[in-house]
Amino acid sequence: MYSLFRESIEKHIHLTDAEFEQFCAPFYLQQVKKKQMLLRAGEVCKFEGFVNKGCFRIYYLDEKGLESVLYFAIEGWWITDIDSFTNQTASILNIEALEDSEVLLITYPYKNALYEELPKVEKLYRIMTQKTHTALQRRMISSISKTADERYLEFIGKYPFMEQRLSQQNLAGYLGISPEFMSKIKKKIAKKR
Amino acid sequence: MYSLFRESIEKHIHLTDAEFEQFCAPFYLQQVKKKQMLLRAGEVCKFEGFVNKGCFRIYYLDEKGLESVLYFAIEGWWITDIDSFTNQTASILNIEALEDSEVLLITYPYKNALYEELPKVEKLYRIMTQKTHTALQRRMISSISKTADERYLEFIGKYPFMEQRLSQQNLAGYLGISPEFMSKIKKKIAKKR
DNA sequence: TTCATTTCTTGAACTAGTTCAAGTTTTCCA
DNA sequence: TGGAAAACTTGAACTAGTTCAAGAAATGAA
Repeated sequence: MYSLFRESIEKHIHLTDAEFEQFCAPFYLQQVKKKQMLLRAGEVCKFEGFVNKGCFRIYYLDEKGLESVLYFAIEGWWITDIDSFTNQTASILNIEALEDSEVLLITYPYKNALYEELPKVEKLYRIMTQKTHTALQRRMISSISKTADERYLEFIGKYPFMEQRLSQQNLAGYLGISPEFMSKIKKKIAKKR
Repeated sequence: MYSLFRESIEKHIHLTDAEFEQFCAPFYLQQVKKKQMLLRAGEVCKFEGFVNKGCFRIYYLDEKGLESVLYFAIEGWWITDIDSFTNQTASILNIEALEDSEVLLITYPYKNALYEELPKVEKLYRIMTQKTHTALQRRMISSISKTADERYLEFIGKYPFMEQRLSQQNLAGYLGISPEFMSKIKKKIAKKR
């Protein structure tokens, strides 16, 4: 059950069996049904979670009802509102399961205890945050410099198995375009082949 | 000379005088003339730098010659291409001084040595990266959900003293719009007051 | 299996933002 | 301090993307 979890952590730092066990101890498993919300804007984000199975969307809901997707998280990804979790302040994001899912969760006090007990964890999160930051930097550049068509092709090129797991509206919310235009882009691109 | 530097670090972690001295030791001061490039795409980013004086732009240059600004860095900000620096791989970003500036630089081997010598530094960078990541997440959401007018107002609201230090083209490059449209937005907004 | 609900598609009219070109203003530096 | 270069402005014609509305297809719960 912890195999994906361990594998995923070993990509960044090495832990002995004993250390891994110590690392795992404060995490608890939670089953989440499709459409269930793990976090709603306004709440304090009480957890940081590792997706062991399933798929989530982390999104922002504005005054006009528009849902902008910050990212999708499938197996091997982490879900949280970093800002809300690390500062224990009200979240501006929503987290929803898009499939029946399974997550390993840790709460704020336990996470802090982990930093103390196992200093390597500090390094682990430093590296993981740097990586996600780099990826977001690239997406930011695409967002301000590319057309919707280009961003769509970039997305399916980078995450080839994601599209079939997502509704078109969700993908539109990620690319920052209307669902109707998403539909037109797909048609146009399919025609070119 | 190190007062802004120290102040800026103390916001995240506390260091004794001896620790701060140890932290500073591997940094060296460099004067940079306006328009000088500190990093060009294709090079490996050899430094991580703290801006002590002046202003920089970190930008991406695409095939069509379009310059998209990832961020501006004034006094108190850090400049580097995280991806290129941490993995010592070719950079895709450019860093240019927009004013005569002064930076404190550290090289890759010295930075790694610092992580070893002074474990608190791991925490410092973990926190700093989390903060910049949170800020970038918000900008990403604005980028995909707001109009150019709204993003412009958001920028001047958040960084009220920046606009006067930047050319309109640079700001357009940050907002992801053409310089001509930037000009039209400013005119429209000025009229409303 | 059904029918209600949601998701996707399509077209027409619209708005936000781009491109080009020409003129004006500002900056820089010899 | 004058003149070249760069930055900014403006308008006109264009393109990318939105909105609305209506119909078609897919999905889901009883």
